[in-house]
Amino acid sequence: MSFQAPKGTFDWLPPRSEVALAVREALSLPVRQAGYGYVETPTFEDTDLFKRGVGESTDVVTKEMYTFEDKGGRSITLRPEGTAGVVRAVLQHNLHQAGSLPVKLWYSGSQFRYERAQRGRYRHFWQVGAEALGAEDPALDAELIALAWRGYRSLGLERVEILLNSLGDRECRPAYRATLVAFLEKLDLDEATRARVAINPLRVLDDNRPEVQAQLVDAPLAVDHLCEACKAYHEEVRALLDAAGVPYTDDPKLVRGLDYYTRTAFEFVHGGLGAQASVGGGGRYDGLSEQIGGPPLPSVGWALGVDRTILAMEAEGLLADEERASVAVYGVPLGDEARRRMFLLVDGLRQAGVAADMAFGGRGVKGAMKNAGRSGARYALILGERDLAAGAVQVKDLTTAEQTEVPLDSVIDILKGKVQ
RNA sequence: GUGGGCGUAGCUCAGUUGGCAGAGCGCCAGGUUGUGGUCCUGGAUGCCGGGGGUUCAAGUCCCCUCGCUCACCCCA
Repeated sequence: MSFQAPKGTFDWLPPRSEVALAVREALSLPVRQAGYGYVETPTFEDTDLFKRGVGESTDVVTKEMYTFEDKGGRSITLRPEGTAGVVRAVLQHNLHQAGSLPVKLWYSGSQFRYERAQRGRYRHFWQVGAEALGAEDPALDAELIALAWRGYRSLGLERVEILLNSLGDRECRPAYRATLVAFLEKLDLDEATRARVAINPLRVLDDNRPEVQAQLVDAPLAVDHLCEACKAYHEEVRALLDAAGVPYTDDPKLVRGLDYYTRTAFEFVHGGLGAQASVGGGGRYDGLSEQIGGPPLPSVGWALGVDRTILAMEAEGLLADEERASVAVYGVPLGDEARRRMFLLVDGLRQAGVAADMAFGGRGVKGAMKNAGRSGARYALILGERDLAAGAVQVKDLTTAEQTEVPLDSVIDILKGKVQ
């Protein structure tokens, strides 16, 4: 094998690739039904957009971006996440001024992070995301959490858990942050973690290492240091989720990895995935627009991992009966003249709305029939010299092995009736 | 970026103290002049991830390298 997919990447192949399509469809259906419009932005953006938007204190920006200079000397970065590009597009095209707020958008696409690959973590991965920009309303936060939840449920997932927290805003976070830093500075931490205390102390709460967690038992928590406005907002989000019957768990140590999050933060986790337990996550990012040069635009959004969601489905045994894309009718031509006629027949069937395929490559009847069986088709059409001479074609029901002769000029209509 | 495990046929894997590269499934052909799925018979699987070393001899031992994988870290 001379080439293989780049390190940390993989290919979606049939039949699993059909699942990927179905998952994108299922995760996006709820938001499409909720008035979110589809947005498609470039796979790469100016590097500075991510530096200023995602934040220079994050590992994503400092260690994991695919950044390069293009032939015009511009610094370009393959997007490591979707939100910054969507906000940029909204600002660039003044969508926030063109109509009623919030601007509701959803997207689906590739994301890139230079990471050491492991189960559920790849250098190229896929997310479905949704963003609601320009409105500060706890119902919007609750709506998005509920929509993601409905999406997961529609796929049959039963073990997705919602973790919920509030990180405070520009009023209360600075004081909380100072309190937290004072606490963390007294702990026994390694050098990298001490550096994190200085630039992004909230992230330290999210550290999974037991020796770190053991020291964090008495750490000051954001939820205990919220200002009145943040507290009321958070309680309203919780009340709305309760009312909607969307179950969640309060997780006071949940912190998002990207700098732009404020107030509501949430994560969708699944126990069957190993270390990369998060299948989706998001939160409110009221300051992001201003960070990238726009007006105040309080917003909330999430991103759901397509490949991780599929791993979660696998863990719940939901992928047992993967089926390949199949057709209803399969043509078995015998000889060149029959092949030409079959080509037209199959084309006609497709135009009539009947999924059809045929044997290619001049295989014998036996091999072609084998292909017909493998295709999953209900009917095989056998066409040879004898049939052509009679102006007929053999229609074989592959489930019963019953075979009937049908006039060539009416076979499309007959099959159309049978498969519908 | 750090640490562990693993790379043998299309797939899942076996391969003993170093001694002729194997099994199951799948694939192909025939049994059946123009009929799949079951059955019977036969056949082909291969740079044993790559490179170097030790040895009369390496899939097996040693070194390097690439890839996969699990965990840390990070995050969807």
